[in-house]
Amino acid sequence: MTSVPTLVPPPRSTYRHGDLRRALLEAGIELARGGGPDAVVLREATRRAGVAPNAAYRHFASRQALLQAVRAAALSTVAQAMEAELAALPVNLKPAAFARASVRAVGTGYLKFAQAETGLFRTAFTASGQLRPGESDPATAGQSGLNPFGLLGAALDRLVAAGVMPPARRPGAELLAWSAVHGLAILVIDGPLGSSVGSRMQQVGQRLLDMVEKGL
Amino acid sequence: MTSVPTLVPPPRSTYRHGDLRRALLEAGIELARGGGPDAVVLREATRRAGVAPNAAYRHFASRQALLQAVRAAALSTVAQAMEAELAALPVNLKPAAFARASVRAVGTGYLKFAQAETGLFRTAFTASGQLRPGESDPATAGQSGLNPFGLLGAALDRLVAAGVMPPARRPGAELLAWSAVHGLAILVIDGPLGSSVGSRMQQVGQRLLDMVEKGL
DNA sequence: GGTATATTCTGTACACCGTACACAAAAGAA
DNA sequence: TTCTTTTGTGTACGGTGTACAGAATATACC
Repeated sequence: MTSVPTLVPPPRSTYRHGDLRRALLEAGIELARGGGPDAVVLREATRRAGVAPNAAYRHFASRQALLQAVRAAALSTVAQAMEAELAALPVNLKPAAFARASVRAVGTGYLKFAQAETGLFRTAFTASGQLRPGESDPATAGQSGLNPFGLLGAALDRLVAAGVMPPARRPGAELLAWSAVHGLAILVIDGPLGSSVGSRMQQVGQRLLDMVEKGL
Repeated sequence: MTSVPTLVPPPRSTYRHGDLRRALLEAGIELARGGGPDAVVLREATRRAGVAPNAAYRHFASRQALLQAVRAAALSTVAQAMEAELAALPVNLKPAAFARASVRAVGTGYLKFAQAETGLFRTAFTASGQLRPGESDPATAGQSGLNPFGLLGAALDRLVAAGVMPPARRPGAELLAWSAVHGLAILVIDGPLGSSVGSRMQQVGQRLLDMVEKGL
C-alpha cells in the first residue's frame, strides 16, 4: 500500500480558486477511479485542488454530497460506454435482430465498463442509497440524454416493437435483465469470485446474456 | 442518526477477558447487522467487549481480519437460511420437480436473507476481495457443511441428475444463477432501486427465478 | 512451591479523517 | 468608494486504525 504523496498543484496566485467545484469533482472522480467510493476522501480532493480542507464546504455540503456528484459522473460514463457499444452495431440488421443486438450491446457495455473501470463502476452502483433511476438527472446521462437505466429500457422497448418480446412481459423486464448483468459484474469485481472468473469475464458475460435473452 | 451510547458491559474483575476473540467477533457481527461492513469498527467492538482498543490486536491482526471473520459468520448464516428453505420443501415431489424446487429454494433463501438481514448480507458479499467460494472454509458453512455456493451447486447437480438440465450446460451454471439472484438482491438493498422495488421484492424474485429456470 | 517465560491486556501516541466555527480576502453592488 | 456577499484560511474537536512500550497475569519448568 504505497500511497502516492498527493502531487500538489502549483500554488495559486489568486485568493479565489476560480473553478473549485469542478476541480474537486474531478479529483473525486480520479480517486473513485482508483479505489471506489471509499477512496473519495474530502481532504485528499482539497489537497489535489491546492486548497484548505474546509474550502470544499462552499461547494459541497458534505463528503456525501461530493460522492453523490462523483456517482452521477460515473453513471454518465457508464451510459457512454453503452452508447459506444450500441454505435458499433452493424447497420444492416433486421428489426428483430437489431433489437436483440441492442439489448446485448447494452449489457456488454455495462460489463466491459465494470471490468475496465472497476473503481468508477463500484462508485456508481454501490451504497448509492438515495439515487433513483427513474428520474433522469442529466448529470447521469450519456450523449443520448439517457442514463444507463434508460438505455436498457429503450433497448427492451425495441424488443417489443420488433415483436420479439410479448408486450405483457415488458413491464419490469429491465429489472430482471439488469439484475443478471449487474450481479455478474459486482460478483467478479467486488465479490468473492474475482480471481476465479476475471479473465473469462467477457465469455461468461455472453453466456449470461444468452440466459437473459432466453429467459426473459 | 442517534447513535446508541455503546451499552458498556459490567467491568471485568479478572485481568484476562477469558473469551475476547469470541466477544469481538460477536460484537462485530452485531455491528455488521446494523450497518454493513463499514459499521464494523474495531474500537467500538472493543468497547462493547469492555476492553482497551489495542487488546483486539491479540486476536485479529487488523480491522480487516476481524471483518473477514465477521464475513465468514455472515456467510454461514446465509447458508442456514438456504438450508431452512430447502428443509421446508414438500417431501412427495418427483425428482425433476424436487430438483427444480431445490434451485428455487436456494434462490429464495438468498433473497429472503438479503431483505431480512441487509447489513449481514452486504457484509458477506461486498468488497470481500480475497474470499474464495470454492475452498470450503468451515466457518462459512451451514448445518450441511456446505457454504452458499456449495448449496447452489448441489441443487444444480440434482437438476442434472433428474435429467432436467443437460450435463453440457452444467459447468459454470452456478455463476449464472448466482449472478441473477445476487444482482437483484444487491440492487434493491444497496443500489439505486431500493425504494422502487422493496416491498415487491419477493414477487420480483420469483419472476427472476422463472427467468433463470427458463434461461439456464 | 518458586521462578522464568509467554500471553494478554493497558496506556500513550501518531497520523488521518469529517466537519463546526470564527475570521480574512477579494469580488460585486450600491 | 463603501457595503455586502462570496469564497477561501486557521484552528479545533472527536472519531478512526494501529504502532510501541510496559504491566498483569497464566503457564511451564525446576
